Amino acid sequence: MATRKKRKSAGSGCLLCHEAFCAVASLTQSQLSLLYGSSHEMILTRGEHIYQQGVPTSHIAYLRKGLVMEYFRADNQPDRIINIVKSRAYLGLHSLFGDEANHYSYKALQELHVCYIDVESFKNLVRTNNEFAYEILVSVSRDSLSGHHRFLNINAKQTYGKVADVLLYFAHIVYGNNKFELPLTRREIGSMIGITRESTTKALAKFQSEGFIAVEGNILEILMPGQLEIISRNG
Amino acid sequence: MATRKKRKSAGSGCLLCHEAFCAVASLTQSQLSLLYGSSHEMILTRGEHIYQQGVPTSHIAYLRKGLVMEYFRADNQPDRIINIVKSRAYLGLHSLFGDEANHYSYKALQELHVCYIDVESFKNLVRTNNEFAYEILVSVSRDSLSGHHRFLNINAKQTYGKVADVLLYFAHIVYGNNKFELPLTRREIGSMIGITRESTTKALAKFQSEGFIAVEGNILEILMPGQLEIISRNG
DNA sequence: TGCAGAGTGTGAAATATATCACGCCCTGAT
DNA sequence: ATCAGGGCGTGATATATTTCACACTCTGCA
Repeated sequence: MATRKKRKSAGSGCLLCHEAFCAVASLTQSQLSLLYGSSHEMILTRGEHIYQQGVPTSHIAYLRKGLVMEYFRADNQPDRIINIVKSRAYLGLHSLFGDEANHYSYKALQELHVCYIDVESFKNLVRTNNEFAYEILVSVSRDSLSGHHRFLNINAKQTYGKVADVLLYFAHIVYGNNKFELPLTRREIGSMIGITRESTTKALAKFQSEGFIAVEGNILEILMPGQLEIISRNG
Repeated sequence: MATRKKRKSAGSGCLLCHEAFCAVASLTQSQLSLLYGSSHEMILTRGEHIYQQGVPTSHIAYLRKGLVMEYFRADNQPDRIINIVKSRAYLGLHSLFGDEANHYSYKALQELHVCYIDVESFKNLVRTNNEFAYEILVSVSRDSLSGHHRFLNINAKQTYGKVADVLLYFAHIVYGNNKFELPLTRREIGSMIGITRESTTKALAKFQSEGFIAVEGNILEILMPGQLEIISRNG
C-alpha cells in the first residue's frame, strides 16, 4: 500500500495552497517557508486512510483535491459516517485542538492530493499568527455548526426524509450538481443517516418509481429537487 | 421581565472571571481593562433567555454561575435540546465565529450570573491576543467533539440505551453526582434524545422497577450506575 | 373553592423500521 | 470456467416506538 503513495515536491503545491485557503494568505514570508519546510504532499488512492481514529496526530492533513469520508467506529457497531469532506480543507482540526488523538478516521473516496504538515509547526503557526488562528477558528466553528445541523435533521426525520436529505446533501453540498456519482454503497449511505441498507434501497426505489430521481448504476440524478425538498421538510 | 434583571458592578465580577477561565489569564493588563469596560453582569431567573436563535449577536455571554439549556427550534417541530451548559463557559462561540446570527437559543434552567461582553471587543481580543485565541479555539473544538459524540450515541441506540445515556450524562457531566435534581420535564428529556414523553416515562418506570434508579419528585438518584452503563453500551 | 393548564403514568392500537430470507448480478481469484 | 464474496432488490415477519386515550396530581388564579 505504501508503495502506491507518491511523494511530490513540496514547493509548487504549497504555492497553490496559498491561493486555495484564505487563512494562508495571512502568513508572513518566513512563516510560509516554515510551513513549506515542514510539509509534504502525497497522492492517495481510493480506500486508503489519511488517518485512523484513536491514533495521536503527528501530522495534520490538508486536503487539496478529492473527497474524503470521515467516519467513526465503535465496538460491536457498524461504522458511522459523519461527513463527506471536500477539498480545500484541513482534516480533523477539532480533534487536533480539542484532544490528543483523532476522534475519527478519514478514508479516501477518490484519488486524493493531501498535504501533511507537522503538527508542532502547525500549532506554532496558530499560536503566533493572529489572522491564521482566526481563520482556523472560523473554520472549526462552521464545521461544528454544520455537523450539529446535520445530526439534528437526521434525528428529527424518518426514512424518506432522511434519504431525501442525504441526496440533497450530495447534490448541494458535496457536488454542487443534481447529477453525480454516488461514492458510497447503499449500506454506507444508510450509515450516514442511521438506517439499514434495505431501508435505503427501498426509499431510493420509491423515489425512482415516483420519478423524483433517476438511478443508472452509480450515477444518480435528481429530477425533481422540489419534491425531495418537500419530503425532507415533512419528515 | 426586564425588571427582574439586575445589573451588578462589573469590576469584582471580572476579577473572579480572571480566575475562572484560563483563557483570560493570558490577557495583558490593558486588554483586561478593555474587556472589563465593555462587559456587564446580569442576574437572570429560571426561564429567561440569554439569547434567541436567529438573532444577530451584539454581545457574547459568559456564564459565570448556573445551568443553561441550549436548544433548537424548527418550524412545525418540537424544540430539540442540544446540550446543557455548565458555568464557566462562553455561550454560542461557534455561532459567533461560524456565522452572523445565533443558531440556537439559550434559556436559564436556574438563577444565572451572566457576563455580557460586547462582540466587537471580544472579537478584537481574539484577533490580537494569540493565547486567548488559542484557548477559545480549544474550547470550540472540545464542544464540537463532545456534541458530535453525544449525537452519535443518541443515533445508535434505542430507547432504554438513550435514557440510560442521558441519566449518566446528568450524573457525570452536568452534576458530577449520582443524585441530582432533574431540571427538565419528561418531554424535554425526551427531546434531548429524540424520543417521546411517554417513552421517557416508561423507560424511567422500568429502571425504577428494576431498582437501577430511585425517583422522588424531581430528585433522581442512580442506585446502580453499572447497570445503566451496561444498558447504555448494549443499546 | 373551584377551575384551567401543565406535567405525569399507563395501557391498547397503529405504524415505522429492522430483521430475515432469498435470488440476482457483478468482480476478482483460483 | 468456476466459485466465493460483496453489493443490490424485494417481500414477509418481527419488533420497537409512536400515537391515542384516559386518569391522576399539582399549581396558580379567579
